[in-house]
Amino acid sequence: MDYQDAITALADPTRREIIDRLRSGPLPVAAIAADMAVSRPAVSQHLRVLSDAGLLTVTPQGNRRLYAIAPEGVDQLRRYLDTLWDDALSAFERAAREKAKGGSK
Amino acid sequence: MDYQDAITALADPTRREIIDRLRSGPLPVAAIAADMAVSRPAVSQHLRVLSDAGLLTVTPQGNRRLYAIAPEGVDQLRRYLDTLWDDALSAFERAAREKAKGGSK
DNA sequence: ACGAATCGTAAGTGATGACTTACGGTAAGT
DNA sequence: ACTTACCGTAAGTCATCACTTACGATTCGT
Repeated sequence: MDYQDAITALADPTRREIIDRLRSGPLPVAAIAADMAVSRPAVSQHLRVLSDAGLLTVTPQGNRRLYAIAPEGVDQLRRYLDTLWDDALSAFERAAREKAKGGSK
Repeated sequence: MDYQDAITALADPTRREIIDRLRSGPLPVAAIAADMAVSRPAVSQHLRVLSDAGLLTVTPQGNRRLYAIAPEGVDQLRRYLDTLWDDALSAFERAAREKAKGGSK
């Protein structure tokens, strides 16, 4: 549910491919698994992981189940990287300033 | 070097802890490994992975090697998530509009 | 020049996880 | 009611990876 699960989920190439296929809109499992290198059950397992990580939403629709990207989940990851980015920039500037000023030793 | 390596690198909890310890500024290996659950060689291996992913810069300084977060590497990941965020939002709004309008069936 | 410190690498082990096939369960079509 | 389609889950296999100890290389201090 937190950003750690999201980053772990996105670490797998197959799961990233699934996410990519959902960029244009929601899809049922069969449509996602079509023309993919792995079997449909494998896709199902990946969808489970992505859902648990908060990156996907599931909408049962009669026979099928529609999977869609959950903007909130992506945003969690975005916020984590934003703070990391801020800290990295601050540390970078500070290191550059100290190097230019005191020149160490 | 691309965002995929970066996301794979950040998937490991130990590597995220390393990154966290570098948020305030560059550190040598021993300082990073101090008070960590794993051994120093393990930290070295993780630093290698993070460096290869473009998330860290290495600056040999006499006896030691200073590791620092590379803002560019973080930014790559940020851009990937930004496009994903945009697509997710677009798809979400479009799905909501179609649902409100046609009401399917 | 010698000893200590800092660090990377090699080799080996154990655990996690990604994949397959097989099966069960629910909804739609006839 | 029966068949077909769609999907999740269980069980088992195989590869990847994170970790440890042991070792070698380079640099600082005396």
